[in-house]
Amino acid sequence: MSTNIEPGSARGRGRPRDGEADRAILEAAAELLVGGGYDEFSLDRVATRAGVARTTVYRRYPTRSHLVVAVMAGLQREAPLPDTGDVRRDLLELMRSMVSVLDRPSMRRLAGELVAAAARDAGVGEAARKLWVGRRQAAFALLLRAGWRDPSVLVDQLAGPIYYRALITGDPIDDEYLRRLIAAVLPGEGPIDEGA
Amino acid sequence: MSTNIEPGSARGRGRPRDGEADRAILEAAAELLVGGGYDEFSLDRVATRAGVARTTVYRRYPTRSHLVVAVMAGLQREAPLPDTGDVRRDLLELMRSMVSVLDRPSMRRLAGELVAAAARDAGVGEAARKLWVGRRQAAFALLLRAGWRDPSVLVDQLAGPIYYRALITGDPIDDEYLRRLIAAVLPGEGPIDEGA
DNA sequence: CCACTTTCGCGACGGCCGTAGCGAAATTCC
DNA sequence: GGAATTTCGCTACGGCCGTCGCGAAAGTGG
Repeated sequence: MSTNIEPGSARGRGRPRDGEADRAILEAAAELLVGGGYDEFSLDRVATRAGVARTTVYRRYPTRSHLVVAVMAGLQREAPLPDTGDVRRDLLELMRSMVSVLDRPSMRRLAGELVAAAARDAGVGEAARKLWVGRRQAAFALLLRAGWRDPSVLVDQLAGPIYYRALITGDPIDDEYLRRLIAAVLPGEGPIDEGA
Repeated sequence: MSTNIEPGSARGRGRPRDGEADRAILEAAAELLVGGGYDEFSLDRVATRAGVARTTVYRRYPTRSHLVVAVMAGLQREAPLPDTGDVRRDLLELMRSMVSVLDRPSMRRLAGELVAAAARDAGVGEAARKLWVGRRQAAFALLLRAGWRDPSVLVDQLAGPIYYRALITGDPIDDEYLRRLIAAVLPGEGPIDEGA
């Protein structure tokens, strides 16, 4: 019993993990989390929907939170990165995609759940950071590579207010707000060029 | 049954609420939350420690989360506001006090719990915002009243990165970082005057 | 004094989480 | 082929949350 998340890793001696179960669990969890909302998501329901015993889920994810992290990572994997060469424009696009996720109440609830889980359990925090935050951070940093000093602080100044509004103050986040954030952080002049 | 939090409100016709119970519950909850950490905090323990039946707690706080909010609000109430007249210096002090709270793992866990609860239940979110975030927001805005344009965005740019680092990326927050945030947001020149 | 209303403590319930133990199945090593 | 190992499904457990119903206590209004 290793509670390993990687699907095809460590083919040991005993009976192999049912790969189909891996897939079915993640799919069922994603459906329940994204579609149904928070209260629909119980390990019992996930297991039933996946056609699997509850213990089979626990063998893969030691905690409900770990499963949530895995689902988020799966959803995240599908998002492409904007890269038109125009830093401001790409940043705006990246922030828009963040907001579009956090705008959905079900996803906002999910993110909140994840924050709590990360604060509660260091392992979950590590996993969440690597899978969920890491990509965004890297994306931001990549966009800012072109000579802006102190990219890490810049990233915080762009992403921080978004999470702050979405998860803490609850204030709405519109496009104008995003532009203002970018303008405040990148002291270039003129509006953002949206392309033709 | 009104599940009212205000202690002395609405003295109706029936048996009055036991004010001592109000106090004992909050005290027990605060002790368990701040001292013991997250796993020590169960309504059962709170009730037992307060010398009260569990239903008596539920009559005051419809949810565990509401109780957490009330405790946070109580802790918050004790923090004074810096006001030396020097905007940058006062802001730094205010942000320091935020960080000093979020630095304690038990409080960080508590804040995460609160974020999740707020995202889950609109009522909790409202209460948390009014009691926990509201004061900070007001404090920031007050400090920024002196002619800085768009205080609300400025507040987000100061508080957002702090919560972002503390609750999401987990990066450490030192004094240098806070100064950099302030410097980025308030484009004044020179270091912050700490006084003699 | 008596009805009425509200709180209190108590006990019980259903639902969920995470753990543990069991026999059976699947696969590898010898 | 046989032993060892691992997974699978199942059942059960303790702990917690939030709800409900009960009789008793403590007030208010007539």
